[in-house]
Amino acid sequence: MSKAATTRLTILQKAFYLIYRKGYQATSIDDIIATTQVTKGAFFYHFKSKEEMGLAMIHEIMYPGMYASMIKPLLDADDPLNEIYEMMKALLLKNPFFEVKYGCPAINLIDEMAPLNEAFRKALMQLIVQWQEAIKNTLLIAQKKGKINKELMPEQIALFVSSGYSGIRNMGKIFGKTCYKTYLNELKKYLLQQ
Amino acid sequence: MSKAATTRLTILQKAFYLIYRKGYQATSIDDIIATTQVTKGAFFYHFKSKEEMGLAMIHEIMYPGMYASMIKPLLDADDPLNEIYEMMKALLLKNPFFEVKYGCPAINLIDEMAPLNEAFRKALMQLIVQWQEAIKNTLLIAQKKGKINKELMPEQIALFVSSGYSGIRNMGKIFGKTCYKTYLNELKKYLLQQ
DNA sequence: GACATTACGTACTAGTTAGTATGTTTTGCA
DNA sequence: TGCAAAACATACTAACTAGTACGTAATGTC
Repeated sequence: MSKAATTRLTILQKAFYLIYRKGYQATSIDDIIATTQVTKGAFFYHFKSKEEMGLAMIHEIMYPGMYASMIKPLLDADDPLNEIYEMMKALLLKNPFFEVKYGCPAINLIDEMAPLNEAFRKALMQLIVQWQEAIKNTLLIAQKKGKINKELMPEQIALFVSSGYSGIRNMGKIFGKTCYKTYLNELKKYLLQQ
Repeated sequence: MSKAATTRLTILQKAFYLIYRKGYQATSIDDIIATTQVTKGAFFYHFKSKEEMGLAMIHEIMYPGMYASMIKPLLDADDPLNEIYEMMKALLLKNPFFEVKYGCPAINLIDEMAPLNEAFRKALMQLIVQWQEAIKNTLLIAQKKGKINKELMPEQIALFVSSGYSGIRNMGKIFGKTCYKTYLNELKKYLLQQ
């Protein structure tokens, strides 16, 4: 990777780290460059504005991260309903990047920026749509295998499951990790009822 | 109400209106006073800091609002499971204050401030705990009436339902009102399965 | 109706913000 | 090796931020 590409990536990774903890608006460009070797000149050479950097961060950092931890575990599922549960369990309890008190970077950014910035809203919507599609496809497989009733609506369940994830990330911020476990218990019950 | 008390309430109501739409940190004190007749001197006479005002807003504006729309509908429930569903439906589709793109004020504030400020976190936790207690009690009634299995765990279900609400408020910000209806369909299915 | 307390109003400050102007250095390539 | 373009570095600006200093007006009480 060229030196310039490294600089760009460093900015995006540091921005992601800080925005996850402090929020997008509360993270200043000075914050981002203060803890890296990058200067303001470099920042504005690579991104013409803070917004452009934010959108690049969604596409170049968050999309790949989401694919690895939220979609890949669902592909080629032997036991579809269980794969959904295990994906959620790994996401909530095993992922070393996430910290309970800071929630989920994608959910946080939706909450803060979707109402304020249409470009952010669209980029983040695509992120969630891809996840929901993956869950839906897994459920379609479950239907084919006869693991769930053919009359159930995979898309509706995918929304229920993904929004459930969003919600428990929010609850985790006030209650801590224990509520993750309670949630997972009820999620398992819900999934096995299908 | 005395003139001073009116001033104080005006500040809190305007702050609530703006913070709901822009977030707590992004709403400046200048924003709040610019659209009222209140001056900065009055603001800092009634509140010694922005934080103190924020906490007063939680207690004096958000608590009563939460009680009216999230707890009162659950009291004296004839048909407990249905009351929970109807409360959620009214909250999502009927409440004239809420705007889909801005989500729920309480959930927004948890998302933004719980990780950053312990006093906010505690105040908001109390808010949610009270709601969960109300849901739990309704479920206990449902158990007594034989409407749900006695082996089910009301507290666990209350967490699942309340975090589901939090999550769908987040999804509404990217998908709009249609996802509320899809969510409600699945919630009804979930509740009736109990 | 004097007078103390409450309730403001105005002007300021020190720090922070995104972004810019204007330079210098590094890099790829003929 | 020369040289243009890419990739930075530094110093600035105008607007905004929470909070303060210090003044004035309203209000209740005797």
